[in-house]
Amino acid sequence: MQSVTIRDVAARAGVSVATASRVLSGHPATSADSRHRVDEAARELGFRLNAQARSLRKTRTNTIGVLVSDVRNPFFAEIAHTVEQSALAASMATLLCNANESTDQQDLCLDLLVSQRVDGMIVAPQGDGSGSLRDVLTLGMPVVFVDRTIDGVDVPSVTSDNRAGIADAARHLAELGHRRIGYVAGPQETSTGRERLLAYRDAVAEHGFDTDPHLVHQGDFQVASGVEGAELLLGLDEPPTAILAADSLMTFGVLQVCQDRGVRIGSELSLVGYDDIGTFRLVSPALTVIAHDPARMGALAVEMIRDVLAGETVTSAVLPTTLVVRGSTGAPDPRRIA
Amino acid sequence: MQSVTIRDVAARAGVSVATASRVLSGHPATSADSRHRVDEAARELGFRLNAQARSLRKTRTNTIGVLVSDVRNPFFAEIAHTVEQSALAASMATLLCNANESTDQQDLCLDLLVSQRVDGMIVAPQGDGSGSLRDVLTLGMPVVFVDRTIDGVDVPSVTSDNRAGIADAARHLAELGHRRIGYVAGPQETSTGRERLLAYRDAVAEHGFDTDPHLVHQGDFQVASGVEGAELLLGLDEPPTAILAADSLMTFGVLQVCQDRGVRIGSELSLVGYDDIGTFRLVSPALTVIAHDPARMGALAVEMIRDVLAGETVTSAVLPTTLVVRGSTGAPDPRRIA
DNA sequence: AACCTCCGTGTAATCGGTTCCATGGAATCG
DNA sequence: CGATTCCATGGAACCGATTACACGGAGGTT
Repeated sequence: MQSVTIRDVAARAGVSVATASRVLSGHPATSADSRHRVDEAARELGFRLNAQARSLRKTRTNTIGVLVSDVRNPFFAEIAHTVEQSALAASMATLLCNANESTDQQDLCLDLLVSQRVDGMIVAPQGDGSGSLRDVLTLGMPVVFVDRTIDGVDVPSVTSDNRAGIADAARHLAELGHRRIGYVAGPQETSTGRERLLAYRDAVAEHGFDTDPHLVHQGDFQVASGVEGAELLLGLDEPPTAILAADSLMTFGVLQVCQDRGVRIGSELSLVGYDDIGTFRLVSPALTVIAHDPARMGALAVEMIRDVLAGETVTSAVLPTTLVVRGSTGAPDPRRIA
Repeated sequence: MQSVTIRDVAARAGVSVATASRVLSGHPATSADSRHRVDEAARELGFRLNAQARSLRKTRTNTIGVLVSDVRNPFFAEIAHTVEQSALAASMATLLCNANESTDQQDLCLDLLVSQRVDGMIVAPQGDGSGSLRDVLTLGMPVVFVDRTIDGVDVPSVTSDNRAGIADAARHLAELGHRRIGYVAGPQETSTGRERLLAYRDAVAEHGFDTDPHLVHQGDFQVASGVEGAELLLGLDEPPTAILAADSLMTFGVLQVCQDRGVRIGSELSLVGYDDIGTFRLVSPALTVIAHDPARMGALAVEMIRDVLAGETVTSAVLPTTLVVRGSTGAPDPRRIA
């Protein structure tokens, strides 16, 4: 890993380092002659610009940090992918971190990103605005929230319309005749978890659904809590006729339990999932889901962070959700309606 | 983004920058007194070490590059996740890149990673060893291959036993009585694509399966090519009684087509997928798959790259695959056996 | 011919850390 | 008690780029 520096290039080209630097970074004030000679020399020596040195001098690293909770979640994988691609198109690198739904690890990651002096961050945040997140913001670090926000923290964000999503799903279930609807909630440390739960509660009130507190299971956006929730809900003396799960991983968990117990989805039990993961089309019956658009979210987030970096003011965006009705929802099981 | 530098800290603590640096980077030759004062000053000023500056001086960036083909592929998402977590545990950052199964983009990413002076790279490579990959290696950059390798390129790798995986699956199908087996192959630009196809051919010879060349569809590890392959295979005058797909995304494609056409998997058609994605358990019937262990792969890759960086010699690892038999494979449809 | 622009170029300072080397005081030893 | 060792410390060079500033030559104007 010996390094060819710009000095070597300059020497070989017979020019000063200043000229070499100007040529290599596309500065206009260079003659055709030196441009040619420097390019040639750089090629011959296999010169690779040292981004560390450049970053130190300029105060831009051309790198953005991406903090999501877990790339193994297809929703965040999609976001991470589009963010990386959009950034690459602007020849920026992306530093990826997973917080694993843990505030401690989120802090760890944020500290890492600050120390790496990323130009900006795209964050799916968690917790209240305390800890490293507060530090990051008071530092003046450009941040854009994606998918989630934090109450009282004024940061541009691109989210989706969680309340509308749940409301649509609830209306759909109401129209089918359901009155007793189980809900596997997301962690209340996240804005999405909170908003969706609130929307569920509103729907319960609006449609006059059963208000039995046992119908809500507090999960954590992980598969295991979906399993747990499903077992509890299905184990109730009077089980729900439909279940709504607040994210894709918990939906998987619910599906798994239904599979294992031989619960026939669509007839015995209606199920609505959150996030339109490709595989939700493939299970049978295909899943009715509240879909949103992580790719668009990611792309928009990059656009926003670039705008912030360019000094422009940006406004938050709330993307619509769509209810995709498939076979997993149907009229409630007549035996259960009583 | 004004910056508190180590000079500010030193001034406030009433020591020299040398001492401040020693304290902040844990150098032993420091007195308890200055340790206390420097730590205090750093805390009060909110000092954040500038990793760029440090990297410039040391010749380590404490960053590793991760180049996979697509994080939206659950297999690579798992690898990316474990790599990131293992790296974080060693307080290293990870620069993530997606090559999208394109050699051009792979080159772009490699150039980016070199310019960022990552300490080492974990790469799921593609193509022959030409282009930027050759440059990277001649540069002396520590590289570990993961999942895939490149013929004639001597780089430590952690892969899985592709041939055994396919062989097991083929034997399983043979035992069930299948003789005509469709194969949706991976891109021949990847070692996994090649090895698995070779193993399929070997199995055809060994078990005396039909050798009709139409039974092999050349795919590219993407969902769309699985769809294409399934349509072609199922559209044959004499369709196969079983299909083997060389990765999870193509398996999704095949599943999708079967779903759409109402093909009953497990009876009308047996299906074996590659990679044990969580959702393959959930489709019904659950999918028989060739499973391997991306988490272990990722963790091992990090271990290996750290060993390489520590100057130790490392040896490549080949992890075993397991055939997980579920409901998607059964005896061939009697009507088709003729 | 004298003057002014304009433009390409080189010198050197700079970014924010790390580390070699010299120094001086305290502790240890003969 | 003088010599030696040890150790914390500070000064300054250094990593590899960028860029402010000064300079000199070519070309244009009056």
